[in-house]
Amino acid sequence: MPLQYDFEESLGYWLATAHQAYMRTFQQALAPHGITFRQAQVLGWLVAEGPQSQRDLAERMLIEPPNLVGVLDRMQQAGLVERRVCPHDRRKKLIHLAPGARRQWEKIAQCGREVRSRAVEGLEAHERETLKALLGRVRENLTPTSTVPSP
Amino acid sequence: MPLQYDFEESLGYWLATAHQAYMRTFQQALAPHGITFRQAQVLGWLVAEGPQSQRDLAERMLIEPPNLVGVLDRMQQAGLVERRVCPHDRRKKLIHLAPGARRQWEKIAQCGREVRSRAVEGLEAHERETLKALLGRVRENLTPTSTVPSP
DNA sequence: CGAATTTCGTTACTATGATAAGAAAACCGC
DNA sequence: GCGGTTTTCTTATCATAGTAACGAAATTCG
Repeated sequence: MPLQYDFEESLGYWLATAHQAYMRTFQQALAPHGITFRQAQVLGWLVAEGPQSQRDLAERMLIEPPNLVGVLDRMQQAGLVERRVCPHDRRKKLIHLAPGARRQWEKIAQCGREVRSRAVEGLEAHERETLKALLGRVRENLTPTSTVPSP
Repeated sequence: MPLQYDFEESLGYWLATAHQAYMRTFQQALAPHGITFRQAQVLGWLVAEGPQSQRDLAERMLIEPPNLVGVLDRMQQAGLVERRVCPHDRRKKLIHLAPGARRQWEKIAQCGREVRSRAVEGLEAHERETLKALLGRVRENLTPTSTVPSP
């Protein structure tokens, strides 16, 4: 039977199940606060890096710009962010944190820390580092390293 | 600034980026064959485990049953699977591979093997095993281990 | 300077995702 | 056996995802 595919042997299987467990846990922790994962991620990047364009935000979130439009629409509606036209480049709209956002962010960050510490429970410090390093190498292997040949 | 959250330190960040890279690569490999990841996954489980109910299939795919309805609708339309009422339990509909599916599956499995081997390029065998083991432990930590107390 | 090109946000369309609710069939206890 | 409960698939609604295409603004370049 050459059609067989050994799921359990494939790295993809372990990556997918671990990631799925992590995301489900995080989203369920977020839900009581009436916020979704993507909304939390927007707030996180704005807190970390300050106001920025939708293009930059989408790039950091690893999604395509069109996906951000709806997320920001809902967040703006909820009073979490503001869209302000960039003074230097009127094509861009800089996303700013709205007054209500910082209070929400502290709760979100708390959820994130709880999920993370639960995820690495029982892992030695060196094991955590190994895991992150190996994941980094996998990502490197799969990331098209700017196939632009230097001229 | 107590609001900061160290993304790069969080396991979630590395898990998300590695998984995202893996999935994007796989989906782009699948795209030329006119098939999506979820469709490939359905075929894979049917090949591996034989005809089964939508509930079982959804559980294996780690999604909720309603999500499977649309996926199967499109696959049935494309002649990849069939829905047959279970003879023993008329609530269930067993999903079978349709004639055209096995030919498609070989191409999909080939894509899967290519992406996998590219993902683990440069990793020693023991590193691959370590990675899978650590991912397994993370998943275990986050999986609510059937909170049913044995009576 | 002015036309061609590029960039940015948005819209349109399709495919997943999650939860809630509904209809039909099977199960279960008394 | 019969009524309440559970299971299975489905529908409805909302929130992401991806690609393609479009208008407006900025940049490039002849």
